Amino acid sequence: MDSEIFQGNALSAVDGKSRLSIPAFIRNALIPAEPRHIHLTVHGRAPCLMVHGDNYSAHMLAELDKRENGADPDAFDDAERGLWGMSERLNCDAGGRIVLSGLLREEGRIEDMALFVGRGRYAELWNPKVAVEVGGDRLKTIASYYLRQRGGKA
Amino acid sequence: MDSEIFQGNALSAVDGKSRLSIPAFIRNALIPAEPRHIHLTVHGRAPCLMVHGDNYSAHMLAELDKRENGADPDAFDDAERGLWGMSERLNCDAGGRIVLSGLLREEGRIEDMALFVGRGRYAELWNPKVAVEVGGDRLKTIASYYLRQRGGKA
DNA sequence: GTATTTCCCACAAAATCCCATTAAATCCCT
DNA sequence: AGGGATTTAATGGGATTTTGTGGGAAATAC
Repeated sequence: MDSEIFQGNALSAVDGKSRLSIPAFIRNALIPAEPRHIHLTVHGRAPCLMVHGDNYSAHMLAELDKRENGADPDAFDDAERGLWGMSERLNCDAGGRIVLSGLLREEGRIEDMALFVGRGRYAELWNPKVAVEVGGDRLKTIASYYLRQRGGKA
Repeated sequence: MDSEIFQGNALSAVDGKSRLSIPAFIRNALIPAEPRHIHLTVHGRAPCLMVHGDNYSAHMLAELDKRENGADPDAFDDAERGLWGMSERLNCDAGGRIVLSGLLREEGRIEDMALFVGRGRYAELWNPKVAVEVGGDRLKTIASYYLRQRGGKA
């Protein structure tokens, strides 16, 4: 199955109600259902969020289950709390938007703009300012491009 | 069948009558019946309670039954007392609330706030202050977020 | 009769839905 | 291949509904 492959990039605004448009390259990659389901998860290594569909979500859970009776039960518990307790499954409204919760917004350091970056089976969601600070060459290139575009307009 | 999956988090107040609002992400996950039934159980490993529906309750009992003729009869007896004697099946009132018993409240170390953390087939109920003390990274992040929110307002 | 528990109603804040408007792609027809 | 027309996508704002929480009245226990 080839479903849910995320390739591309886009910048969306986060409005006063914490609403965020899901760009077309993400929405069209999701398995077609009404409404579409978007998963938001914390990205352990980098200061950004992960965005994906039901498909990759199932994959993450399967990976976690393999650790269930592992050496460190406390680490397993916390990982499970991250996956079930901190992540969200949201449905896009008619206009293709979701609302960010305060916790995830803080965790992903998202302010008034959000940058989507495809990573294949999932995508990343960055604050573009943070991305230029901590990112590598490629990420910096993407983020600074949008900051120039958008910064110039406003 | 994906019934009774708990994903998300929320903080509720415990009022002077020991009443506690069941957050929407829990209530909507329960099998639809009027009134809704909430199970509260002690969580062996961590200083918190377990929250779930009829579904997972049946699962726990089945797990216990497998141990019935095991190596340690005394341990089995006490586990069964925990499951049948210490846990409660409560119905939500019209406003979506339950009342906490004194025993479980003490056992879960719940004071005037209660933090719900999804764990898939069940959810955890923490005193947020205890959660920041003993929790891992993820749990600490969730609990401290709400303590900042609520602490700042009051 | 007093104290506790349960039920019911009410209010305020927050989340959700819906519609309108703008901007940007895409199509289509010479 | 150009240029207008049509569709899709992105975002803003208002109205409606849900949710969380407080308090009082009725019922139950002591």
